[in-house]
Parts: sequence; structure tokens; C-alpha cells
Amino acid sequence: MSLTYAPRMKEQNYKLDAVETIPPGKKKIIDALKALLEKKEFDTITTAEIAQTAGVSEALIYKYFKDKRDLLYVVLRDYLDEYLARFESDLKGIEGHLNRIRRLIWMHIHVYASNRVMAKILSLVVRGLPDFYASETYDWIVTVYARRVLNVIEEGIRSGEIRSDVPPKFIRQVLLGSLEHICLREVIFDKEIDPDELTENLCKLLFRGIENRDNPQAT
Amino acid sequence: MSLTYAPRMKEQNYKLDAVETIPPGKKKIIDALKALLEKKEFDTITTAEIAQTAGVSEALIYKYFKDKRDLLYVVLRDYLDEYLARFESDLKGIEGHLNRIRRLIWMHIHVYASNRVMAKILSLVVRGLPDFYASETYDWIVTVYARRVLNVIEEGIRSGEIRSDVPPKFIRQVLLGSLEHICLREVIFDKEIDPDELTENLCKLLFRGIENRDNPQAT
DNA sequence: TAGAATTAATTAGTAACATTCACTCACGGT
DNA sequence: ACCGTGAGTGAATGTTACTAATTAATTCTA
Repeated sequence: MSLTYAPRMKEQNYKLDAVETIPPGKKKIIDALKALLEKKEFDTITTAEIAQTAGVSEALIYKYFKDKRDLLYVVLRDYLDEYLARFESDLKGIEGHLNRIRRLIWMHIHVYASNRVMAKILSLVVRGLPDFYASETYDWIVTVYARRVLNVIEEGIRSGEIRSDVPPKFIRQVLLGSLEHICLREVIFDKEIDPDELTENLCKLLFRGIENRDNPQAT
Repeated sequence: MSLTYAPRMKEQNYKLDAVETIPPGKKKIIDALKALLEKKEFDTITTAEIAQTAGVSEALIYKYFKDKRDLLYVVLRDYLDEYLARFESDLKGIEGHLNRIRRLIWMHIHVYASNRVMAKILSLVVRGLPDFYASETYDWIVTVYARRVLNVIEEGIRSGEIRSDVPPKFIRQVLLGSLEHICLREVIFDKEIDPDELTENLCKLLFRGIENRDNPQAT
């Protein structure tokens, strides 16, 4: 959940429970948007609807959030926090750097397959909202998630399992771009996603490339 | 330009010039939006602004276009037609199927580099508009452009230069996803794009994969 | 060439919706 | 008893996409 920001308790653990308590109205609003997003597109959801679903007044939304979009970014951040927890625990104890990448790919796809709301927000909605790129949530994605993916790649390079003649950041871009795009149609049209099959194919391509090594007339 | 749809002239070429003549107001509106998109985001542009720039009334927009978004899709389609023409002529006479893919990659990146308006519409705006996927423009992208890319891949497979154990459509997804994502940050933040450098790196990865072939302890 | 018919364009709204403003209520501390 | 603060609300407002009714211009045909 983590609706509060990093605790960062100074000195002793001082009134641990009340470090930053969340007002009931705020939580109700967040949950209301989450619920509505299960059934409707973000921009067909009105602030009136959110308020009604939450059982609060419309104006309260603007007490806790800069605007309707800001609320969306908080909801997204919430989902992302939840994902990262699983991410880290799932990556633990995987041996071999290519195996770690395979695992990362599978998890990324699996999250898109199982949390369609989050997948849609990320792939479809937020991308076209210019102020997203000034939000805390975007910052988190760049400084936490994208950096983590980069680490996995860099470790692979250091180990010698991954080639070192392409910049790790470039590899990351290709990886993340492929991941998003292979799920895109399914996310848009609400089709089933098969993480195992997609992972299998993406690893084939990403690890070994499209070139046919058995080609008699080699390049 | 092709503001008219496919001519498809039946019988003889019958009044060739006037097959479907475009009203001046319609063209003015399209050009107005194009001009405005050079300076502003799509959803900060109002219909009033478009009409004013075009020198027509606001209501005229709705004579020629279903709504504001529909107008955008027509503008996009216009840019795409222009691109495809260059695409086909540039691809002509390239020998070797991997070379053709390299050329395709370079052209795609180059268009993103040189037509930022189109790149933004495609990567950022249109994606989040649900009715885009019911538009003629989306249909065109799928049935013309995406199919053309698929052809290039399939020819490569048939020739033996490209591996055949990954579905060609999957290869296309990875290719298009990578292309979009390696330009994404630059498109969002209006940074320079270097087609040569990006093409070089993407081909390295896509053709040969990330695996280090010189790795002593091979997998 | 008159005038019917069709196409181009405009004027003047309207309804929806995000956002804001000024205000009330509850309550913990002194 | 009262001040300060945080939670919450009701009612208004301005913006904006979109529409209905109408007029102007152009093309077609007798």
C-alpha cells in the first residue's frame, strides 16, 4: 500500500504508528478511482463520479491532490510499490545473469497480465499526459525501477555473460520497449497474455538475436 | 498529401482531377492543426484556436471531422502517407535481408528524428485515445505499415538469413517496440536523435543478441 | 440565364466537467 | 473558554467540445 512516504524515522522509533497517518477521505478517494478504473477509461471517469463512489465531496479531491491527474499518479505509484516488492523478492536467489534477465522479463509480463489497470495506466494513459513527467511517480520509475533494471544488466556485463560493446542503457531501452510492445495489443483490447510463451520468445531473440546462425552463406 | 482517400477510379480515368476535390476550408483546418502542433500539445489546443488559425468558424471543423480527435487522426494519416512514400522508394534496391532491416530501422528512426510532430502524435497522444483504434488511420497502420514490416521479416526468413524458430510477428513486435522506446525520451523532452548511432546499436542487438559469444564459460 | 439543388460556411447557443472559493464543523492543547 | 488546525462541504465559475438552425456561395440543368 504505502500511501505514506518513506518513514525515515529520526532518532528512535518515535510514535511509529502515527508517523504519517492517512486521512480516511484520502484513502476513500484513492480506492474509489481504483475501483472505477476496473470498469471505465480514465478520462470517461468524472470527478463527480469519483467523489460519489468515495462517498465524499468533490472538493475534497482537491484538498489532497493537485488535480485529477495527480490522483491518477498516486494510484499508479501505489500499484508500482506493490509490484517492486514482489520484484525484489522474486529476483533473489536466481543464479546466472541471463537467468536473472529471463526472470525479470517474466515478472514484468506477468504484472501486465495480472494487473490490467496498472498496465493500461502505464502503457496508454500516463504517457500522453505532459505533467506526468514532472510527477513523483515518473521520478520513481526512472530512479528506482529503471535503475534497478540497469543494475541487472550491468552485473551481467561485469560477469562476462552479456556483451559489453553495446551501452547498458541501450540494452535496457530495447528490453523495456520490447516488453511494453509485446503486451500492447493485448492490453488495449483486453486479450489474454501468456507470460511463459512471451518470455520464451523474447529471451530467444534478446539473447541470441534474429540472425540465423545455421545459415550456410554466413554474412 | 493525399487528403482524399484512395482514388480507385472505375472504368477509364474519368475526370481525373476532380475525383474528390477538397474544400478549401477543410484543408485550412488541417494545416492549422499541423501548424499549432509545432508549438503546443494537442490537448492544450482548443477548437476555437484551430478555427481562428485556419480563418474559419469553429463549427466548420465538425462539418468535415467527427470531432477534434478525428481531425488529429487525419493529420497523422497525412504524415504517414508522406512517410510511406519515402519508405518504399528507400527500400528499393537494398540487397540482403538483414541490410533491408537495417535500412528499415534507420528510416523509422530518421522519421522520428525529423518529424517530431508525427513522432509525438504516434508515441504519446494517439495511444491513449480509445477511439483511435477504431479509426481509419489505425487500420492503415496495421494493414499497410505493420504488414509491410512483416513482409520484410518474412522474406528474410524465407531467404535463410533470419531464424525461423521465432514467429515473424513476434520479431516485428520486438522490432517496433524497440524502435519506439529508443526514441521515446528524446521525443518527450525534445532532445536530438542520432539515427546512425541508434541504428548501429539496435542492429548489433537485434541481429546478434545480448549474449557474449566470446564468453569462456559458455551457456 | 433563371432558378433549383447542392455544398460551404457561419452565428449563436448548450451541456458537461474540472477546478476554485468561501465557509462550517470537530477537536486537542493551553 | 478559546485558539489553531485539519477534515470536509455547497455552490459557483470558466473553459471547452460540440450542435442546431440558418445563410451564403457554387454548381447543375432546362
